[in-house]
Order: sequence, then C-alpha cells, then structure tokens
Amino acid sequence: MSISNGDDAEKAEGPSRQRRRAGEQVRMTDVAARAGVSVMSVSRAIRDPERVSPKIRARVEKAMRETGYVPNALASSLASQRTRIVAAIVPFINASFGDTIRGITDVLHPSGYELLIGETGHSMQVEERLTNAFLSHRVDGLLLTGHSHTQGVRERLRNLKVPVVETWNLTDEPMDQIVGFSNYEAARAMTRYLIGQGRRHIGYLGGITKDNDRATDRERGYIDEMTVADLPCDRSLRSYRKLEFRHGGEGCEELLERHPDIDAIFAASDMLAVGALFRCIKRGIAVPDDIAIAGFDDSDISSAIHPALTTVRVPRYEMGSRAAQMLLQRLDTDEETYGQKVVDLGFEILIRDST
Amino acid sequence: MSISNGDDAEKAEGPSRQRRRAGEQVRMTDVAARAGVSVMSVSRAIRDPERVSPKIRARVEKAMRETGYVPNALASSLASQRTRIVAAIVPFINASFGDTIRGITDVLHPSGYELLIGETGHSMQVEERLTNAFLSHRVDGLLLTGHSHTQGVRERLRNLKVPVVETWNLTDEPMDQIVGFSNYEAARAMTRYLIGQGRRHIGYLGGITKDNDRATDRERGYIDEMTVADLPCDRSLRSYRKLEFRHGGEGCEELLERHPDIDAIFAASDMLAVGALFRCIKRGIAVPDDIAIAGFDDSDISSAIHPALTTVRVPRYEMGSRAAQMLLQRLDTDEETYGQKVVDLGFEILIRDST
DNA sequence: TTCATTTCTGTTAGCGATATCATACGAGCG
DNA sequence: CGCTCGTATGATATCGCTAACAGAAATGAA
Repeated sequence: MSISNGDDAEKAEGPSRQRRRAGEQVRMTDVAARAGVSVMSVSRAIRDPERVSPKIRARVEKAMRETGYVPNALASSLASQRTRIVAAIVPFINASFGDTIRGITDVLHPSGYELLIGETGHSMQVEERLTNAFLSHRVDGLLLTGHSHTQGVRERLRNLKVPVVETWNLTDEPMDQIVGFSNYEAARAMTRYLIGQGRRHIGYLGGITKDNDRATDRERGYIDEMTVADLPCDRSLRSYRKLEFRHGGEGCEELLERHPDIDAIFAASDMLAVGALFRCIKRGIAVPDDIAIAGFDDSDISSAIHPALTTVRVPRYEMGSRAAQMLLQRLDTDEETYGQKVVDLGFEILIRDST
Repeated sequence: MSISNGDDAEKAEGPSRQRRRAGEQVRMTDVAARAGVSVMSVSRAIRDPERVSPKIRARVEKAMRETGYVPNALASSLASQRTRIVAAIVPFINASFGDTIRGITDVLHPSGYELLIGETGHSMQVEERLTNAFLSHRVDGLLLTGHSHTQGVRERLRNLKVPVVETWNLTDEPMDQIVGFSNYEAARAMTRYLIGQGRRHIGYLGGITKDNDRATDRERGYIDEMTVADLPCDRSLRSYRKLEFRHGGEGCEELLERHPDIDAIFAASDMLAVGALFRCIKRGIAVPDDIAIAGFDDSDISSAIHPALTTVRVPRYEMGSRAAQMLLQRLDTDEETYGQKVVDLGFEILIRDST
C-alpha cells in the first residue's frame, strides 16, 4: 500500500493564514503535512531517529529535503527549556584566547552545543553587560576568564543557578568551578629562576592590573619572590602596559631610564617581552649577556625569534577543553555530578636563549 | 630544561545539590502582577520606555528590581521574529580577525545586537555546518569571510533571504554585499614595488590556497605581475604554508634551498614574513641587502621588529565596522535600503626597512 | 457640554517547537 | 478468544513573549 509521494504537495489548508508577512518560512507542521505524519513524529525523527519507525523516518527525511526545512532553535529552546548554547567571556580575542576558544569549541561542537563569545577589553563593567545579555539568551552555561567579577555578576549567576566555570587562574573560592593554573606561582617560579641565574636587578614589565586578577597575581608573585630574596622591587622597577608589542618597547625604555643598571626584565606577557627584547637589540644591549629577558605565555613567536625567549608555558588549549568538559558533564547528566571544584592544570618554565 | 608545577591536585567537593529546573524563573507576568499592570505594559516599559506613563514605568522598574527579572530573549525573538543576533564566520580567531570582530561589535553593541562567532579553520565544510547552525538560531544577518563558499551555503542563504555581507576581499558578484579590499591588486602592487627596487628573483611564500580566496588572489597577483615583468615565478619559486611563525622559517628554508640566488621574498602574511626574516638573520643572510622581505597585513609585530617589515596595511577594523553598518542599515530600516553592493576600502603599501 | 482625536493600557491570539498524556496496534499467553 | 503489556503515533497544552487590535482615558475644538 504505497503512499502518495510528492503528488500531494498541497499541504493541509491550515488554520487561517494570519497576519505577518513571513509566509515563506517552512515550519515543522509543513514538513509533517507533506510527510503525512504528525508534528511529533517529525520532531522525534529529527531529535531521536531511533524512536520512530524506519518508514516514518524516511518520509520525514524526504519531506525535509524537499521543503528545505531549517529547524527553529528558538522555538525548540523555549519549549524544552534548554538552548544548547554556552557562552564564553574573554578579555581579548587574540591568539592566546583563540587557543582557549578552540579548546572549548572542540569539546562543545561534537556534543551539539554552540558557543557565544564576548570580549570585555579587560573591563568588568563590560563583563557584566555581556553576562546579562547572555543570560537573557538563556545560555546553558557560562565560561569566564579569571575570578574577579562585579558584585552584580556574582549575584545574578548565583540566583539563576547557571553553571559557571572560571578559567585562566586559580582560587580557593570559585563562584562555582575553576580550571587553570596559578599565575602567582608561575610568576614566583620565573622570578626565582632569574634570581637563581644570578640576576639581582630585575625589572617587572606587566599588564595593567585593574580588573585583571591574572596580571595582579603575576605581579604579586614577582614582588613576593623578590622580597623573600631580599632584592629591590619597588614601584620604580615595575612598569604596567597594555599587552602589545610596541608597549613592550616603551616599557623597556622606561625601566632602563629609571634603572640603567638592571640586569633582567621579567615581562608578564610574551608580547611585552618581545617588544622589550627588540628594543634592547636596537639599542645595542646584549641579550642575555647584559640583560636577561623572560616572558610569559609561550606564544608562537617566542620560539621563532632570535634569541629564543625564555617563558612560561601555560595550558591555553587545555583550559578551554577542560572547562567545556566540566560544563558538559553537568549539563548532560541528570544528577548534579559535580567534579572537582578547582582543577589545577599547571604551568611550565621553558628556558631558552634570552636568559 | 623545564620546571613543572601542578598535577590535577584534588581539591574540595562541590556543593551538594542544585536542581537545574527552571521552576524559579521570574516571568514577565510575575513582574506585571507585582507592579499591578498588564504584561504589555511591562513589555513596553522595557523595550520603549517613552511609550508608557512615568507612573507605570516607575512601578515596572521597581517590580523588575525586586524580582530580579531577566527578560527571556528566546521568547521575545520567537514572538517578534527577530533575534537581534548577527553571526560572523572567520577562518581563525587570531589578532587579525580579532580586529575585524572588534570593528563589528563596536557597531553592533550600541544598537543592541549580539554577535555569534564561528571559526572554520579554513574549511568550507565547517563553514557550511556553522552556517546551518546559525540559521537554525535565526540570526538576523550573517558576516562571512571571503567569497568562496559551498553550493549548499549559497543556496540556503539565497532561499532564506538572510542579509549577508562578505568581507576581506572583493568580487563583482557578491552573494549579497561585500566590503574589503582587493587582495589581488595588493599583491600585484607589492610585487611591482619589489621589482621596482631592482629585485629579480622573487620567491613567494603564501597561505594554503584550498578553500581560501584571499590566499588564491594574492598568489595570482604575484604571478601576474611577475609574468608581466617577464620574470620567473614557476611553482618552485612558491611555497605554501600555514600562517604561523615557524612555518615562515620552514618556507624560507625551502625557497633558499631550491633557489639560493633569490634576492627577495614576498610573504603573503606577516606571520610568514617574520618567520622568514628571523630565519635569514639566524643564517647570517642580510636583510634587506642580500634578500628583501615583504609581508602582508601590517600586524602589530611588523613595526616592532628589527629591521621593521615592509608590508601591506589592510583595513582590518574598518572591514568589520563597515560590514556591520551595512547589515544594520538593512535590518533597522523598513524598506530594503540597499547601499553599494561592493565597497572597496583599499589598502596601503608600507615601506619600511626590510626591503 | 459634546463629539472627535489622540494618547495610554489591556485582551487575545499566535510565534514554532516540545512534554505529556492518550490512543492504536500488535505480540504474547493462558 | 480475551486480556495484558509494550511500543509507535497522535492530540493538545504549554514555553514567555509580542503584534494587532480593542477599549479606556485624556485632550482639544466647537
């Protein structure tokens, strides 16, 4: 008993064709009518093909193809109370966070989740604005960078009970869960290494600390280690800059001017380190003989330049993939299967030619 | 040599239980009830405060604050048939496209639009997957990179009548609108400049051309200009690499090995150019005396290194902001106010020390 | 005052899916 | 043959909001 196929393109003259011009969008009911089944069968055929008979499945697939049906994720989300969207908020969209984002999407996409990305430019105000926008879109989970956030963000996330994973740093009191490495310990370790190499007048070239716990912790690490070693590290030995190459050069000049006798610069970012390194070269200062230069991040360029840069390798990609896994574990399992609250992915000091 | 730290140390357990049922969600009706007005008044007070009396506005605002109401953008979008979301698809999330993305969001955010970002890794297949996902979420507009797309993407976008702006290149036949610069002309101009400097054996170091019209056009520009000048540019003079520093070094080696006598390298990306430049320095080849090196993109680093890199400045930020403006013009005005189909933002040859 | 206009506010019917429950249909079995 | 189950399919009521229209209140002109 074969069923009419294709001939009956005439779809059921549905309930009065109402207002609104958007007549052209194909809806699930259109597909259902064309396939001669109910909308629920279409819905099931799409979401869980195993649960409908092969016969229906085939007819639905055919009807979808013929109509060029594109499922409406909005309606689906509204009805099912989940969007399958995760949002990530990062300070900047650059190569570093690009790696983290790649880690996130590599985990998310296979599970059918999409990623919404927000860029704060290191402003907690912007972070709050983005958070509200994303919550309004009812994201299933949120990935934040660092652990310093406005009071508003903290409250709202707590009240709405949205799963949150913070990244790129550690703290004993995450909002929810956190995965990263200790910026503080990494900075201490690098400073300790420089001191161990016999350097005594070590300048610090770091990111602007406002609204940035990573920058703050790296600076603290430097200060604490210098203090323990009883070496100077007062304000005049520290320069704060935006993380771009040219500011590395400027910061380097500033330190050299104030302390012509420094024998090392610890730059808490490879961008700054590379900028500083080239400035030294241009000025005829030998690296590492006159001045040792250390960076932070192990970005691509650090190993390509000459002399190759000593730096801190951080798990950029892994922080993303792990954070996404932690989120998925809570989203895709029924019970609240919490893993560890704090996951330390560690770091590594890479010693190369610049120190 | 390396010093490591951190080994997934185990930490505290998470909070015991936390249901994720949406039961507690505050709806607009709750706010309305609390304020003693109808839902429509709440809706209006939120979207267009001018259209309700000050009295109602105040009561609604109070009720929203007291209940911690977060509007549901899904429901809003479903009912109003617009999401106020725009999607952008880029090959990679790096500093270059980061600038473009910033241009986009700087225009979008003030108008209340959010941006959904997708990364293809230079695969048209992935681009198609992302396009479908975004269309499913009913984005109001789409920003694509380049003008080469799968047939599936072209058809679907044409059928659904979603406004599309392509970027980062030009073509006479955009899918809809396109804003960028001529990669072809830029490459020709740079090649012409190198020839004008007296260079005769010019090697080409470019991106992989598969699924990438920008890389293809740049290569064509080089070939055509060399051909016009009656200079060699056969396959052995060209090397294709992924756009990372270290591949620039490798590509440089390859060209030098095959043609020890080349006197210039045109790298169609600053990443590759910088990698090549450092390789030359390391091997004791004088730049620009022995070999001139030119790049493409004017990325941050090109002016920071020594010798500073001759390169092509491209309107990274402007392509994003302009594309977003073009999209908004069509989304926020009632009639179909089409601007130009093709917007040429031009480029600029920056002559510095490496040539 | 009276009626026409112009606000302002409320009622109702969807937007396009999914959840839930009801029903139909066989299969298995005494 | 009648009855119980289990599975496949369908009818219907939401999900939370906005568009469209209706009704009420305020304003103005005669």
